[in-house]
Amino acid sequence: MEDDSKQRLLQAAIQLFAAHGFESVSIRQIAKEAETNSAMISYYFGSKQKLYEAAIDAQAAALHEFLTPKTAELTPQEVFLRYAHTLQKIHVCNPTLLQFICREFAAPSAHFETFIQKRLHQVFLLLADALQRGIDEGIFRPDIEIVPTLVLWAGMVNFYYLSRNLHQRISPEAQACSEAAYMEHACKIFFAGIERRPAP
Amino acid sequence: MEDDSKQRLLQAAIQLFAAHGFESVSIRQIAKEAETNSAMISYYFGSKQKLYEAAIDAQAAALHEFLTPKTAELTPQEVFLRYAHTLQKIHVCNPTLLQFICREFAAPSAHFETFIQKRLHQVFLLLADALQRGIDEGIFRPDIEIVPTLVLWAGMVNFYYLSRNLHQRISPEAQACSEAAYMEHACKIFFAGIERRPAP
DNA sequence: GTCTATATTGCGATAGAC
DNA sequence: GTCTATCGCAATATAGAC
Repeated sequence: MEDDSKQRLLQAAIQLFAAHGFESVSIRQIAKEAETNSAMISYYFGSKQKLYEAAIDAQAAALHEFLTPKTAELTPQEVFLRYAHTLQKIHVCNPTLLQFICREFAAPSAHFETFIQKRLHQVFLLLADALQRGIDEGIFRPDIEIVPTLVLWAGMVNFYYLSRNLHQRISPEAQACSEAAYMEHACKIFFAGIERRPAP
Repeated sequence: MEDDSKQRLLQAAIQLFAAHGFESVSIRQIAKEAETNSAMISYYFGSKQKLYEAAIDAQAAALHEFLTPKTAELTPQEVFLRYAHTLQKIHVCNPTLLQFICREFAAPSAHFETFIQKRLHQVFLLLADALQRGIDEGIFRPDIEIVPTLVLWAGMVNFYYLSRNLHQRISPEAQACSEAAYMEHACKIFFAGIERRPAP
């Protein structure tokens, strides 16, 4: 066994905290799920709170590999497409991440602040640069503003995942819309919305 | 005083549940905030759980007046503009609503299911109809699909509010983007993205 | 490293005085 | 209607045996 009890505890914690939130999950539940006992949480992590922070860190670490792309040689459109594609990969590899993010939207914790934030700022700069380049190069409309357009883009691609669980219940008669199909459709509309038009 | 203790308890509950979530808030905290005592929660609502449900109902009721628009005589674009404008009003009047919704996205409760869902379904039908009309009338592109386009639209307008708290922290150097300015910009891009183009 | 047993705290709910 | 006091329970954290 050794200290892979520690790993099992961390995995159980990620699972349970994501599903039910910090306060709704007891250390006994986590220990049971990890097939050990609650004393091991203090032993390995110090406290329930520290275990939660370790779970957040683990989720954030899983993001890291995705958030260091080289975009200098990409066209502006390719930067946005890359972002959409990366997001797909993140959510496939990391299905619990979204639940953490939802809770952090409701009440951001100190850990979210310091850890995720810097990375999101990097993404912001990257996309802002691509958008500006597109405008300068005459690919995108000159009358679009950077910040609102990026918020719009972030909303388009992220909201799909946020609302995914609810689609079936909000519109039972509509057949499900697959991830890839949605992203393709969204990109089509987004690019059509911001592209520069030839004067008629 | 009379039973406006009941009202004070409900208001305190909405405030605290929104800010910290159901499990993180104790009935003693709520009672203190409402300047009464925890026994009154049982007296008026039966239990903490029932008080939470009353808080959800109160939020949902605040939505109701907004969700019964007459849209038959509006153009397709006007239906979408009306939706965006309604959302603005909802969030101005109801600043805690979003936190409830975030938590429900993470882990939907039984109440959310039965209460909010029907209303969202109505909104879905309303917007789907407007979109189809726009396509049939040749205003919108014939190659857009209903469901992905509505998810995109919902993402565009709702994500602004979801992410609002984070804008400052993700991009401190960018000046804030006002609600009205964002909505106008988003609608501009959305309509440009789905409008039917004359062949060149 | 692992586990049981336990100390301590705080919870939700309620009985009963006023 | 309102409040205090308290019951019973479950929580986290930890001491100490192995």
